[in-house]
Amino acid sequence: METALDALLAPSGTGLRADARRNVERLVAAARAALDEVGLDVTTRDVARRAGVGLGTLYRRLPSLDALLAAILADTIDEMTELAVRARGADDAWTGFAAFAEDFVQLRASSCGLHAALGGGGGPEVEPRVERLREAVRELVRHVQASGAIRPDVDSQDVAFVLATAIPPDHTLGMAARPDQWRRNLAIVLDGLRAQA
Amino acid sequence: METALDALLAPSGTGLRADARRNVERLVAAARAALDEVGLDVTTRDVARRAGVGLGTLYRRLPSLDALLAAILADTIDEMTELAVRARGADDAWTGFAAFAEDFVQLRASSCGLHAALGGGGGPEVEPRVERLREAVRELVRHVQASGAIRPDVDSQDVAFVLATAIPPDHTLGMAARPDQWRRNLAIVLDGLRAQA
Amino acid sequence: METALDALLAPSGTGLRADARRNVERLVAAARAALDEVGLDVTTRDVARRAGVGLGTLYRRLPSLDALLAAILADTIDEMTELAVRARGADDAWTGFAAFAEDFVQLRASSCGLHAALGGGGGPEVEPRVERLREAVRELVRHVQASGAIRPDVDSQDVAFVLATAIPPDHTLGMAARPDQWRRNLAIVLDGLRAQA
Amino acid sequence: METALDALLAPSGTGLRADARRNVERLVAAARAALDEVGLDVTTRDVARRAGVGLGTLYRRLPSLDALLAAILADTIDEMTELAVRARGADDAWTGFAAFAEDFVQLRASSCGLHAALGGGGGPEVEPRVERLREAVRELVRHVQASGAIRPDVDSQDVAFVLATAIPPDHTLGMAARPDQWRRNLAIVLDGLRAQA
DNA sequence: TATGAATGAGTTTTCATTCAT
DNA sequence: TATGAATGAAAACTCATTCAT
Repeated sequence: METALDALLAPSGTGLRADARRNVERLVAAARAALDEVGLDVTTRDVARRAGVGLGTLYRRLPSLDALLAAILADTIDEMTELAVRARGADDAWTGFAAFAEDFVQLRASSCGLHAALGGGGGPEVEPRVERLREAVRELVRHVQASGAIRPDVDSQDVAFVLATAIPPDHTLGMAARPDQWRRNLAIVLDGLRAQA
Repeated sequence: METALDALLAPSGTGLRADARRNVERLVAAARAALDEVGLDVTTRDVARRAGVGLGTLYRRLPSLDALLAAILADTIDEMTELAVRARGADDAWTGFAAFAEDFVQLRASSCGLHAALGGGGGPEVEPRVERLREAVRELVRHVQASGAIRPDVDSQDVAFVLATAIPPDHTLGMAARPDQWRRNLAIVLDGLRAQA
Repeated sequence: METALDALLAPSGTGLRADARRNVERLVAAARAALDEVGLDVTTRDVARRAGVGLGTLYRRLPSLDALLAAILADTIDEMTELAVRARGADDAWTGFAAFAEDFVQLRASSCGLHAALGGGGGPEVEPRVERLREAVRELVRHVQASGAIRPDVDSQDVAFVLATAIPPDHTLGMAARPDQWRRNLAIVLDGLRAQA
Repeated sequence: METALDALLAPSGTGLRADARRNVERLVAAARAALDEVGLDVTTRDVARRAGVGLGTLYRRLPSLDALLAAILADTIDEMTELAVRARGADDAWTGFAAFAEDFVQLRASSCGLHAALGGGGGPEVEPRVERLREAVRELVRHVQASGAIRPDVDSQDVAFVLATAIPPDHTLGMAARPDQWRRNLAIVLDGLRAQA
């Protein structure tokens, strides 16, 4: 499947010289890192500096920084959708669901930018992808619930909202998150979702 | 107890004309709403527009928008601390804890701005208050755990991070949150925190 | 002669109540003081505060603060002109000239605002008055020179420029001006202007 | 000696592109002109317009307009100090002093901005330099007075204040200064300072 | 009438985007 | 082609002036 990034970079991506291709890759990596660390209000200068290229190079390869961020978010959402679809094929329904939840979190689902994108502020690029993800999560939850592993009194929307907030921030109440804080958080949430044995 | 907002507005708040008082109240309400919806990087123009006043009015009453936001956040944090302290006095430890969690969520604990403030971006006004809240939550969790109501394998930091993320956004995956979505979310999380019967 | 201030205040000055008249006088005095201490960029709020009245009162009595400052400057210039004219009637030409120079300085001729006004930035209100002052100074210098008291190699323009800069600032090179610094300054300048005995 | 301007522009001044260097020079020249004509409260927009560059260019090269103005004033003051020190080495004390006075004036000592800076409104950058200048002038005057060339009844403070005001404005009383007006002014003042032969 | 609250144009500064080198 | 210099729209904040109380 063509990714949003492919589509974004296609115009200049066909017969790209080696150094040019390297610059594009650096820019994408720098934008991902900046998105995680700084959030959506990262500056173009910051991304260019992280990539080790000039501002002009950024604009030669990309229509705008916002377009790049949107493409990154879009692809992350597509990846989540793919995970949700695959999770339905797991031998054990609950194990598959729990693995999906872990992957979802590891995709840094609640990174500042993605959180906003999932919440509806993603623009025309991400909107349809969010819808596909919603349907995939809905199907997954139906599937797992049919197996009796998820409490019957929660629905796919509950699961979506619980997962949407399941990733802890780096700091809260002045405490730094442990490296495995997200896993501890998720364990609690999954325990709350699981049907009583 | 004098609140941070009282302290901020005190200089001009004593013998205020009716229209002036109304504008101050509108500004505070507008800033609260903007904090929830937009977060800490809301603009002065946005707050003034929401309040239905001019830019100058905002600055007549307030040293700066940041000062107002900090005062609002500080008071919200103080309120949370107060709730945590009171929760320890409940007859049933778990009931008291669950009530605290509900109140915490209803204070819109995960509003964009408060989220950042609790995460450490609150400035000198809120920092010490965050510490007091952390201690109050720690004490509350110790108390509830001593009663055996919370799973023994979670600690106060886990609780803090779980609560910090317990409030669902207005929208996710293109779905609007139901009016009671926060309560449904919380029920799942609390179930995950509660010790097995 | 009707002064610029009279003209400015005439519309509201006819049948003014005692308290209203007192407020006008206070405003004029406050503006004079502020002009001396702060200069032309004094604020309306400052003048109103010094006068002990509200901002509304200032605007009820005056078209604008700038108009008041211009009127004050205009009257000061007129007063200088009057002094120059009278100086020509002195028994001793040099004594009359020196006395004029002292009065000129004591009118705080180089106060920030007046300096600018004399230099040409005074607007349509002061321009013609500056011309009258120039002619009066020119006549005075011709008169004194005819008596042989002023060096023959200086002309009225030289005198004007020397006097325009003859008033020392409050501070220079980190030193505070003595109370009689202006008199010491002037003595040196006058010595330079006087014909050798 | 490294000047304050060098220090200010050093970070970006080393390997500057031709157009960038030209813009920096234009900005410095524009700021100098604006300081002379308008004074310390010149606007960034005015300086940028005079330099023929955009607002952003000003901020790319400079931390702030105030920093540039302070550096310009600081360097001018340092130059004056240097002149005062050198003047003490002249063969003839009075000739050296008169030459210093001419140079002092040619440095546009009474330009609106420098006037304010010497008067104490220069900020932390210029304050210590003003003190050095004061000491240099004091030493120079002592030296010249020891030679008997300056009237014994004036002291270094008198000289400072006289020189501080010795430069005529471009216009006064509606008359434009002649090109050599400053020299005519200074001649009168020096005559007033010189001891009788 | 007197007050000072409200307004918004203007100022400093930042940053996405374009363009000369 | 890559660079970073230049631009100007946008944001916080001030202050002259108007207007409700």
